[in-house]
Amino acid sequence: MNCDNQSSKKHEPLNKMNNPTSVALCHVCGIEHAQVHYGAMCCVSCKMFFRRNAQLNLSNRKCATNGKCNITIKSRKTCRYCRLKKCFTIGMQRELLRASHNRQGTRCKSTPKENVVRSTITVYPLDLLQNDRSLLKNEQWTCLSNVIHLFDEKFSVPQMRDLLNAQYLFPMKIRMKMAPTNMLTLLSAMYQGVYPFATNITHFTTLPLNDRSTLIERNMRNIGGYSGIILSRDADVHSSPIFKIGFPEIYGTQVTDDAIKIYKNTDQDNTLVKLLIPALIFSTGSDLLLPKIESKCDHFGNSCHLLSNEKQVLEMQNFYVEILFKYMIFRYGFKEAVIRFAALIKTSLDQSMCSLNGREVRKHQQLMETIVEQTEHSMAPQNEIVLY
Amino acid sequence: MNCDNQSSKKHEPLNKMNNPTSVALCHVCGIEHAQVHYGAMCCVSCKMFFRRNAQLNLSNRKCATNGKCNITIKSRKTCRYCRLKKCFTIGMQRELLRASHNRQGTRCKSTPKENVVRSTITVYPLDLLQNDRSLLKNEQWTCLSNVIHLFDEKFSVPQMRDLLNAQYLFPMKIRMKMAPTNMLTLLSAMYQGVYPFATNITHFTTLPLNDRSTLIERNMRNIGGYSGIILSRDADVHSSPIFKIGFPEIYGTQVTDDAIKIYKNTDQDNTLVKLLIPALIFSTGSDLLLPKIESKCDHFGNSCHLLSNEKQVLEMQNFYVEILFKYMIFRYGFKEAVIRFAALIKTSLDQSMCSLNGREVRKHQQLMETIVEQTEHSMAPQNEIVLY
DNA sequence: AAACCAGGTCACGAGGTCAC
DNA sequence: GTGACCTCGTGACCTGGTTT
Ligand SMILES: [Zn+2]
Ligand SMILES: [Zn+2]
Ligand SMILES: [Zn+2]
Ligand SMILES: [Zn+2]
Repeated sequence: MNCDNQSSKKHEPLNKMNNPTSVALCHVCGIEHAQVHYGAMCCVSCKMFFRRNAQLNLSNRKCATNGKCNITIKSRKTCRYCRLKKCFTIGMQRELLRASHNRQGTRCKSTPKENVVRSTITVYPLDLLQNDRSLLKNEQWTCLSNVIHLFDEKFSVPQMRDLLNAQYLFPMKIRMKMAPTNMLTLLSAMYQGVYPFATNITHFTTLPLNDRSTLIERNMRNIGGYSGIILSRDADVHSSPIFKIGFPEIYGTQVTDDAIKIYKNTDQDNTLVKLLIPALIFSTGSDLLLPKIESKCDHFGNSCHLLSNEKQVLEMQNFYVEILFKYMIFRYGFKEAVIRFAALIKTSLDQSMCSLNGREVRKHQQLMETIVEQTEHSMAPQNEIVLY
Repeated sequence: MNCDNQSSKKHEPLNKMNNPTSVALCHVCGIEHAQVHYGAMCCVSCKMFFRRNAQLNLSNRKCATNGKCNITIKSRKTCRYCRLKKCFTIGMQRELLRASHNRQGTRCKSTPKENVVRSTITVYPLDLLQNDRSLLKNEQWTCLSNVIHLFDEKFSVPQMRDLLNAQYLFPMKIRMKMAPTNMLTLLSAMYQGVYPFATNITHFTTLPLNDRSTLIERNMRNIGGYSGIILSRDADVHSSPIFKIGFPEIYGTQVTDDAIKIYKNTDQDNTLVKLLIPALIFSTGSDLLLPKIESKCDHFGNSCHLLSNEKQVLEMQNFYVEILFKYMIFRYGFKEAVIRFAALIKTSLDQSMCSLNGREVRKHQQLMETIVEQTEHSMAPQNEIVLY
């Protein structure tokens, strides 16, 4: 089974990669030929960049966009601050530098985490844990890499920022009034990424149409909500009036408070959250690991779809959970990985509950109906490529 | 094989350059020691100039010659407007400025391009496509630089402007009558650049006399016509009465309409068009890439010349096409490069067809005969340097 | 032996400076 | 405002130690 997630154009065939390593993309800037450097997938230039700048104090330098630069091959030279920040975000670690003897004293706030990583490795004698190579096989690294990039592509932070900034074209009074509408637009944009994301997960495309349809229907709300957490973080949605005013107006204060709480409790390492999304897609509703979402049969008036081969779907889910967990061990050591993993699942359940509560809201229903209709439409074989 | 195209004086030997980098000329002002700055070949002073003025609004400033200043080392200080315009024309890019806060948000059209490039990379296995340095080797940059300058030297825009302006010495009525004659003079000037251009392409000079003769005969019309497109643009020939009146009178409305259409469809980046010219010189008429021009045997009454070593000529053509294409990737990214390249070849074919249609015109025949005779004469060994 | 991933190197091309 | 000359960040390519 192949694990590449092609970010290819719609008209291109889903070709299998011949050489897995050459496809892995840099998690910092997005170019090809990424390898593991300093603990994360990146290209040689980002590796060199990190080596040279890891000791830089991030709080010193300011950036023109206030830390919101989008890092691409073209823009990576313009803002060292944001590039370095992204290096750390994707999991690159100062501690893996050897030569330029990173002064142990300078590490102020990152110290506890690092100690945990190292100390836990020796405590738990799982045979490979003390290895500083990861448990992830090469194909798994590639797959991980592809998932991260697929997420970044289909749930676009720049797009989200544009939507947020659009409000400032209007005077204050109008902005207040527009907030709920704008919030719905934001949500719509988030949910609309779900299907394109899923269709680029190779495993997903191998499922029969009915199963794909069932999974999307069942998990759309949960995936959309969960990926919304990451988008909200990266685009700083929560500090915008659109969210502050719009969200409570749509969903009420209870759901809003819950959502904010979940948002804060969700693991701060976005990579983990992104890696959980594919697993959420293959959530069958009957497994224990991931939350069962009540089926939408009531919503659509037709009977529940049943998966043609539930075991197969569960295997796919396991495939992605394994990658996530191995990565977490690699990144945080066994003990912390277990704790974080449990917390991640907990917040995923909370998120599921919360979106269940929010589901009663009429406007939310309309939104979901529209999205699901669009998706259903595009999932029909002849229209499969319309929603790109 | 050496790739330098000497723009040396006729009496100088065709010496191989010992230091390739020192020969590259600034595409803006023409002085030596050019390097790549902001995406194009230029000297340090033009680099500084661009850095300081790139954010200038071109539409604000007017220039004395209405935007037609010729930029040389002497004149470059006199008109900032035209110098900056030329900077952009030769391919210098604002986006490559770092400090002077080119807003990331303002890049409206370049952002999707990047995305496109990334998504297509998996399909096209050229591994260096997303390299932010160009694929061009140093000698290739030098060669590119030399071709550009050779073109500017042998197909002189100032000369063209002088010819255009000469008409205004006469009263209106006479101008009308003179238009066809003047048009032929213009065309003659364009075609007369072909041979001097070709003889300064080093590869061309290494061919045996017979082959050179065959290639010039065969491709003269196409090269002349194609280079005429650039000259017409830079000297704004099409807005002159000489063209408006003279051209249709010589060639008829059909050919004129076609010519104007081709003129408009040809890639707006003159650099690309200039780089295509050497490839047109080595058009053997049997290759698929570039258009087959019907041999001129009917025209001259003698049998077709055959090339002594067609493979060699094709290799030379490949040499220049490679430079062109690598430059296009460097400049526009892979996907847009492919599209533009296809369009370029298309217009080249159109141009070939159009000049084939124009060939029946008697006056054109006379013109071509004169040019070819002159060229033939100057190609004879003892006269090789007469037509400079 | 091959792979992976540390560090090292140096040409390239950004920005900055200052006499003019 | 111009441009010769400077500093320095960048990244392709290399070396070398370690694991498989
Ligand atoms: Zn990178
Ligand atoms: Zn920044
Ligand atoms: Zn110059
Ligand atoms: Zn001017």
